[in-house]
Amino acid sequence: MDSIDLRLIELLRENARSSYAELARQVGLSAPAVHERVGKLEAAGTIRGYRAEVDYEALGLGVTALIGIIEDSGADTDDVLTALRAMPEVESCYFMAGVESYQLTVRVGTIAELEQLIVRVNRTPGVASTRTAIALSTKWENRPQPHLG
Amino acid sequence: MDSIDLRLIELLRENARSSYAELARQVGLSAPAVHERVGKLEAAGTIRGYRAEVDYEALGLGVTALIGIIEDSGADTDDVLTALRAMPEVESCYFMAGVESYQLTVRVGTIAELEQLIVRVNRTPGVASTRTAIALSTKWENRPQPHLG
DNA sequence: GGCGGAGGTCGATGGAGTCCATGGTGAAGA
DNA sequence: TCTTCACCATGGACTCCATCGACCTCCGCC
Repeated sequence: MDSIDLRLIELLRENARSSYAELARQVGLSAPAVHERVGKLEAAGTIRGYRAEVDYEALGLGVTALIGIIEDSGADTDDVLTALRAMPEVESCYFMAGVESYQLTVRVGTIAELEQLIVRVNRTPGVASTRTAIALSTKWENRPQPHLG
Repeated sequence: MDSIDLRLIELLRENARSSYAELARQVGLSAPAVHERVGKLEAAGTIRGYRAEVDYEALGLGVTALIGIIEDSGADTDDVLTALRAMPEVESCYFMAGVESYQLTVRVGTIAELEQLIVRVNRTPGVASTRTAIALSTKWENRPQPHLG
């Protein structure tokens, strides 16, 4: 993990479909060298995958909301997590410090679907209550952080 | 935008580095046809880009937090946004319904850096107060939602 | 029925991905 | 200081992919 690896990660966070030849040009190495470095970063788990970023509105998922969950005192955390994981609308899930044990990012098509999702989450065994905030607009998302390390 | 386009998007959300030939095999078209479809999806803005997903801990960004911002009554929203945008630690920024105008996702290396970031955000003109919640662990993040549309 | 456009396949070619042998560099130990 | 070892970049070779042009097919429309 040297500065070239960091630069490769930075480049791949900007454009994950860059060819190895292009990456090689940018970092001043040969394509095979870059290929091997990237392979090692993937094997080590430093690079976890490559994702296309989409326009959610165009895909009919124009409603983004954040849901905080307060657990029952006797809740089985694994059961709650399993139930949440089974809901495809739940895009991200963090285990938090504080009163709300989980913070979810969810995407649905309509407010009606959001309502149904909230009901489902509230009915999940182990969930005591939820607090939902709706995103009116997304200013930016998953912006790659430059100058790593 | 038909079912093949949706399938292509789904495949690219799972692995953005799939070759056109591989995508073509999966959807049962020729590689040039897939190339053209993907190009159109990019041009239309439906596909906004391709991002490598990384292990933040391995990159020294092991601390994730969510910050809610309450604006001053007389705040210039654009100024606040510009200031937030200039902070590389702010990975995502949503404009919210509710008391807290903005919800940020931030990544830093240490709690000390988080403290400094919170101070900086609080000092930003237009920001009245903030509320920070720390993610103890990330259960999952940016999970691609299957069966779109 | 003929026409035109959108969107597909096929074939060719230049370039990229990837494997392999080679050689250079730096660290550890005699 | 010299040897050895491990690691990694290089350059060549071969395969596969990206991409362009030509043509084909289906459909809606005059």
